[in-house]
Amino acid sequence: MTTDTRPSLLLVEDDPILGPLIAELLEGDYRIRLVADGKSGLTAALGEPWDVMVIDRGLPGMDGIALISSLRAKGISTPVLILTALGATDEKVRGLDSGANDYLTKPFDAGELAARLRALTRSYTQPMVSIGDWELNAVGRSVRSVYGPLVTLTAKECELLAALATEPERVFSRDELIRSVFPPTDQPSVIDTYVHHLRRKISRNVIRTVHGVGYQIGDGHE
Amino acid sequence: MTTDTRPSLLLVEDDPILGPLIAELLEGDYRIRLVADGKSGLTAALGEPWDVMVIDRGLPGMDGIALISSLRAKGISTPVLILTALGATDEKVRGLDSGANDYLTKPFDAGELAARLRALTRSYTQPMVSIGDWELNAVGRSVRSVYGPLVTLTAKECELLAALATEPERVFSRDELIRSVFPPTDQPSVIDTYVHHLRRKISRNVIRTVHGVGYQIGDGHE
DNA sequence: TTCATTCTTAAGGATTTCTTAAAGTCCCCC
DNA sequence: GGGGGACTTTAAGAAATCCTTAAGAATGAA
Repeated sequence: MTTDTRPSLLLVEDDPILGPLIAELLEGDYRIRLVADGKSGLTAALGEPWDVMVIDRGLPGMDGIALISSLRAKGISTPVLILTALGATDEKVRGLDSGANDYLTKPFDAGELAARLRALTRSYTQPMVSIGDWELNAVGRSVRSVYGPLVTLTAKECELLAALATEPERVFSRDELIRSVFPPTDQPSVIDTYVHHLRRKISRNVIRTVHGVGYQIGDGHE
Repeated sequence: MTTDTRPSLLLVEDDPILGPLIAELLEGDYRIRLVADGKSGLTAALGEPWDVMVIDRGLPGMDGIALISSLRAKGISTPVLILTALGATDEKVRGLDSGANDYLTKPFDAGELAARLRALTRSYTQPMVSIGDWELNAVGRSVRSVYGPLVTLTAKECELLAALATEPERVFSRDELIRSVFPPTDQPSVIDTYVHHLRRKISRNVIRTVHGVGYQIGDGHE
């Protein structure tokens, strides 16, 4: 069994021609889900974690900008590219200020869309990530506290810790973590086990439990 | 004494007219350092941390793209916007794939540049609700006072506090609070218990009792 | 292949949180 | 100042969630 490592992309586009066309263009590089109206977009965006979203500006049911604002208000920070026919500057400003990360006007070039999406999904996995008093070496799969001994991690332990460390303070649900670390078949409780493993190897206070929600990497002020 | 909280911006632009012009445009929102060639840009970029960089494509000494590639190779993940006269698609693709996060072609609109920079520097920390000297993280279920330690809340405590914080100063009746926080079966007196829990965890003055009416979040002048 | 490590699953025990209740304290009005 | 209602505090059982352990399966190395 080979896991599909393509990033997931949520495409919200109501144009019955353009939607499938974009989906086809990007199919090789992304796992795409196409929905055609704002409400479905919101449901899909909230329902599962996505690596990136492409959202049309003018949508039936719920405007693209309202959709993005709504997502951001809920703390969803997935990169979003707005696609639109409106090229006026103040439209762009409004789109970007609603929480979008990039803004592309139709007609657009397929190559540029692809490149902008790559820029949005690119992850700068740094060799060293600092987590409070700890330093994670993602390549060497090891952590060490300041002046402490080197602690080696297994692949999953390391991925889980790295995932949490990408956004300190942010609370990740088990489902989110599963999605980025484990195959989708697994049950959310795997996360608990690995959190336990990490806490046993590292200090107990690095990973904080948010009861009923998930886990987060604290800021050490506890 | 007020600390300068503006983000820092490194501007690498060799045009003697455009460089200072952009610097002036953005001066209100960023602490700007302007350098005029690629080598100086690299030195400045490596020398200290920046919140965002604006880099001209065609630079004397070292090409803008080479500069970005070099930064990325060194693990520097600062958001970068490329500014250039080259608008061809494959130029954009090359620019973005070199590690830039956004690409803007000259002539550009000042408003759009500003909006794109806001999009790059925006931080997606989970939404915080400020309550006098306190900050509530509704997702993480935690509050902290300025410079104080993190205080963790339970789900109900957090919901109750968040409900009160939606409209500071306004006095909420117990029935109102029950309706928005607890199942309708509960008795109004649950609120009292949770107010007590909150007051024990947080400062005693945050939630004010209005005798015979309900509770409100005070204005901190007590 | 064989062994050691890692991954995955499952389940009981431990902990946290919720809810209710009742006694104690305070405040307002008479 | 006293009476009565409103608020505060404490406590404890019930429910939900999480932690820990362990053992079998899968994986990778020798």
